[in-house]
Amino acid sequence: MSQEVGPRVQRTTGNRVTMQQVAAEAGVSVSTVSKVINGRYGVASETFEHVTEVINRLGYEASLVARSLRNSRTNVIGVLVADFEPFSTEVLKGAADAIRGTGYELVAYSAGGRVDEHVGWERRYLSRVMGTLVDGAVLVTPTVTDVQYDGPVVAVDPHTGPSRLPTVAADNLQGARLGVEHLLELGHTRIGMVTGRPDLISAQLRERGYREALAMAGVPVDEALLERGAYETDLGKAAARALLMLPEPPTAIFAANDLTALATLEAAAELGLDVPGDLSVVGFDNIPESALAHPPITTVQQPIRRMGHDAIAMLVALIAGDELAETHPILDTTLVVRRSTAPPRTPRDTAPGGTR
Amino acid sequence: MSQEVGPRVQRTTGNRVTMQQVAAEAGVSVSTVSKVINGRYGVASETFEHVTEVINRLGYEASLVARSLRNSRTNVIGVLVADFEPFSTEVLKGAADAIRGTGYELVAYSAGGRVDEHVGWERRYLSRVMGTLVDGAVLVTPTVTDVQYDGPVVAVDPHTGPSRLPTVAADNLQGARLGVEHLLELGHTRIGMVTGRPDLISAQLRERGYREALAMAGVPVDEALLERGAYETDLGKAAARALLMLPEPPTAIFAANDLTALATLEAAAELGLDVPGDLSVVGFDNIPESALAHPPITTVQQPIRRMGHDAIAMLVALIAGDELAETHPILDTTLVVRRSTAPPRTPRDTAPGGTR
DNA sequence: CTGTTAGCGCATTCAG
DNA sequence: CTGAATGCGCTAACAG
Repeated sequence: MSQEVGPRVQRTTGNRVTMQQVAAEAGVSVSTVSKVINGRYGVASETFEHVTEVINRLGYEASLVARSLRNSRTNVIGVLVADFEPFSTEVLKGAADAIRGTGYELVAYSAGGRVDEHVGWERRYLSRVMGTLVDGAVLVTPTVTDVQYDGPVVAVDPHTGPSRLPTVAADNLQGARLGVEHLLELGHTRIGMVTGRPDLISAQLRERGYREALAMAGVPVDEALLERGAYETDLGKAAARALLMLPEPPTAIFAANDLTALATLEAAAELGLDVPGDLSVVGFDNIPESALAHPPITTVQQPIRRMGHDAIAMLVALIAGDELAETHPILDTTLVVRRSTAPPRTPRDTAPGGTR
Repeated sequence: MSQEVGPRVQRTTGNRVTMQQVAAEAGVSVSTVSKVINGRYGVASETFEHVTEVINRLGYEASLVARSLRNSRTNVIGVLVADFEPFSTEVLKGAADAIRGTGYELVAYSAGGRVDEHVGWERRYLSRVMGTLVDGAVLVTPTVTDVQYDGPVVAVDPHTGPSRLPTVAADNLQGARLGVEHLLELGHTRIGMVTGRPDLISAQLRERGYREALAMAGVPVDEALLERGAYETDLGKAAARALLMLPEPPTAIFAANDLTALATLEAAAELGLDVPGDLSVVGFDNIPESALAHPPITTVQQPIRRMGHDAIAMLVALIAGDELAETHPILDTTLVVRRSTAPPRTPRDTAPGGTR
């Protein structure tokens, strides 16, 4: 499996230079090397320099793992994600912004996308790294937050209701209202919704926002106009298709997230419908892909990077033992109007109820 | 710093459940628990079930760190990045796509943005994690690739020349040619360039592509039309400004990367120039931000996700001990035409050399 | 000032 | 079939 390359003198683990080797090379004990590395007092300046020279020459660097095992503090913060996709990587960017200058390093750990395999990925991953590899962790979009964990942990965009765990989330209710109100203002009254996963709080709130916006505008909710998209491309497309093939199809669709909004675009295209001419579409999230669609979609923006930023700030405070000013901040959402929305062909005040 | 919360019975490190505790609870030894965890033979089925029950009840999960220290194999692959920014996170997405089904997990480790602090971040981080935490690593945009490392390591978009290390890179030369040829085809002849960091191979290649494209079109290179932007916003803006204030300014600017193309847009706006009316701009990279600019910029796309994907594929092969078919693949770049480019106001065949 | 000792959590011999 | 002993690389007491 591995050919003999060069002398394998005093090599143990692959190619790694260990403290052992540095000590041997420098003619001192490992503890002395350790002291030099960590700048502890009690080392003759002459010895210090000699050991330092050897360290540099051998290119030694302490193993994060061994150090972690020994120390309780690691100065590393973990970001646990189910997968590296648009949302979580945006959170990561925000986390990186916040970590600067704190002295912490960032480790992002992913289940490799095999999420549905075990629902409890967050708990398992937490156990794997907390207390050893990292001093604290940010959980991105966990589906369960009842992790009974004493350690410093903050959840970002949790998919379940409030819990003991500090969380950072966007205002899903307000956001959904914004999106639907935009459609109402354009003159739409027959507005369909491709809903999210019913088990997730965020999806429930978005649906509630939809209902509330309609109610406030005095538009009755037609239950036939709600189809389940489950936050997911395939189901989203089927849902949009079902809505558009209704005898009296909606003139606008509010999708629970951008992924299903994109799917709605596809469904519309396949049915020969022009967006926004025949159909207006509003999404949710504002992932980068939403701006690149044809047409670019109007969507409700979550301040994703900010969420990552704030989560790290909270976590750092938690690790420092500070009390959190706010344990469940809700960040504002905003509407980003692009080109997937326009007034309906048949405004409500003209020929209501007419077929197309 | 930490108040007494609850009973600290048999607790050692914070809240972590250790194998020790599981063993005690189950009334067996740690080695038996270990055998159960790892499915080793030599455990009575009765004992097995009992221990399994205790493990589930306590929510025990083996510490990644302790396990890493003991085993040479960890089934974890590391992606080492200088910072979590648009480029590296795209690579991460590609890596995540490739990791699915391989059985590996992904850990992204960041220097926390404090890159310039030490140029050798790649070597230091490699030493920290290789051989202990991860089985192999992908280095994203390392500035030095002469890391004499025997372990499985692949570099993505290295900023220096070819090395012993396997690398994955985009075709910077071809890409630059594509960008400049697009401008030439539109009729531009006075084409400026905001160059990159002269110490980086990628920047050198992009400049060479610029020169070659001009040469092939029979357009002499005017050295006054090259200004150093160093891949960076501030310098890029200054460079663009300098070019645009020339007595005879260029009608088009090729920027060495999207960041400086964006800066060029800003500089043009401040000078009251219309893009693409008065000035055409072409960038390089196709980071998401380039599509969101006003106007969206025409740019040379690197297949960033694909680079991440291929790097992981190579790494997995390397870890498996396979021979690599290609150690330095160069991926094709493509031109993405958006709205920052248009024919010049004064085509070359009309009144050549005339002032504006 | 330096080296010896012990142990972090875990997996693997090797005895019993 | 089970448990005691050993060590991965490192740090922190403690002795010398």
